[in-house]
Amino acid sequence: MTAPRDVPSALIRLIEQDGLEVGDRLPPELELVDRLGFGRSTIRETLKMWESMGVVSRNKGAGTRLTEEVSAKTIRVALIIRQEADSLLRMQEVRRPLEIEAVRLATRNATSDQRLVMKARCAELLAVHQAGEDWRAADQRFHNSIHEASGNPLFRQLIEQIQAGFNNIYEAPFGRPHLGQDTIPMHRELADAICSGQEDLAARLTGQIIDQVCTEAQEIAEELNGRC
Amino acid sequence: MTAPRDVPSALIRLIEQDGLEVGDRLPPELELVDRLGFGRSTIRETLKMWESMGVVSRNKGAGTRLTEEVSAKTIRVALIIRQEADSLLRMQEVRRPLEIEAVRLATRNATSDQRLVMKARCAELLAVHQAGEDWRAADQRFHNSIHEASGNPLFRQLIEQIQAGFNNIYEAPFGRPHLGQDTIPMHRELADAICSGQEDLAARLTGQIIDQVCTEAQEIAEELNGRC
DNA sequence: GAAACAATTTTGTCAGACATAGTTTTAGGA
DNA sequence: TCCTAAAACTATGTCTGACAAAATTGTTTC
Repeated sequence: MTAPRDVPSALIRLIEQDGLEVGDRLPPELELVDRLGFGRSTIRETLKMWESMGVVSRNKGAGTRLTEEVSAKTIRVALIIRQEADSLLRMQEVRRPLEIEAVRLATRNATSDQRLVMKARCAELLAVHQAGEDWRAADQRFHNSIHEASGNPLFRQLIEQIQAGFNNIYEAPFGRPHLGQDTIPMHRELADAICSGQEDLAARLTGQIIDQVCTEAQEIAEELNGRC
Repeated sequence: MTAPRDVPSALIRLIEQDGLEVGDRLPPELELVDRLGFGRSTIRETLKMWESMGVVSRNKGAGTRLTEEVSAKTIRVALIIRQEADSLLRMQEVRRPLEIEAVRLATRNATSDQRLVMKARCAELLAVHQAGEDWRAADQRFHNSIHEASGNPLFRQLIEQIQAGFNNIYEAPFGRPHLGQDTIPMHRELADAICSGQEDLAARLTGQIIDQVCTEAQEIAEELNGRC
């Protein structure tokens, strides 16, 4: 079995070989040319691709740094999303089944440690919300703990990265970042349901939470359509 | 307001200006160099990036074709997914809720035209399978028609690209590419259920199909674990 | 009309050069 | 000694030119 001769594979081998970790600097392009045996522009095409995927960050004069773990067992998936008034809604449509499935798996598979973490995160979220502060980070941490407990890292990665992509874009356009304001109190019930093993109830609550977000997203979409 | 001077924006403007649609060929790289005023390697970096995102497909000698609609309002997001030991199974875990939700939406929202397309694709799939030929492409076309009918392009994009990522890795290692051999006959029932509006039945059938794939994936995972 | 061959087109890759933005080193002065 | 400013260096960004290789297109021949 011979190693495939293409730039991404060669780069990954070099990274593993040199033991490069997230935050480390990659060798400069000219050194990569020497060590990998490819032309500079060919190597650059891969590096640029990785940059667009958030695997590395590049700065003129400064160099290229690893920002995500890569290995031979890393899959890089790219998708394009049309930015329309209703794309926020569409994204929730996709998020709903993923979140529900993650909650079901978490209810079924969570260890007792993970149940404690979820309860703690939920308590933090409620406290922050009660205090009237920005609860988005706490909300994300709570949901992360659920995805973690599902036992399948793909859920967290998918949901997180889809959401991150949208946040980058919708930060400026809408002045309404706090989608799902009214759903916070429901999170207590959700946490209880998960921890007590009530799978169907937990799934139903998750659906309700996202329904509420959808309703708000729809209002925004209608506002935007009316404005055009 | 001046137009931003970067390759992606310029390319999108050119595509809109020329009225290029999905399936059309882009001008050759050297013509793009003339018309856009960038160097060839710079333009290639963007085209390569778009290729990795599934926006265009490129073939030596043949040219570059549009495979996804692009416009100034298109967002391109990249995901990274770490591949774990039993990732084939994990991937099915993620695919299941997405497929089921897409089927539900399709059952609810499909136009009569889309129902006809789904029936036709299903018939093609059954015919190919009956003939004992490679049915994977036909299978994908059938599922694509379902995702299309869901009215939310994110489903198709997510499922398709996740699967593509896995195919790249699992092509060689296993000599067993035909996952879900026995599920093909069930597809006829699924198509009927969708077209006749039986949402719950369609969802149940989809779940069964993926369960079957999961079972086979688990067998493979155990084989692999046993071997190590 | 069909098959085989030749010419053209188009992407893939490499090499070299210069520009530009950070980073590091050095020199100078309080 | 310590801080600042300039110089030198490093690394990415971009452009040009050249050739290779694959696919398509056109031409010839039977």
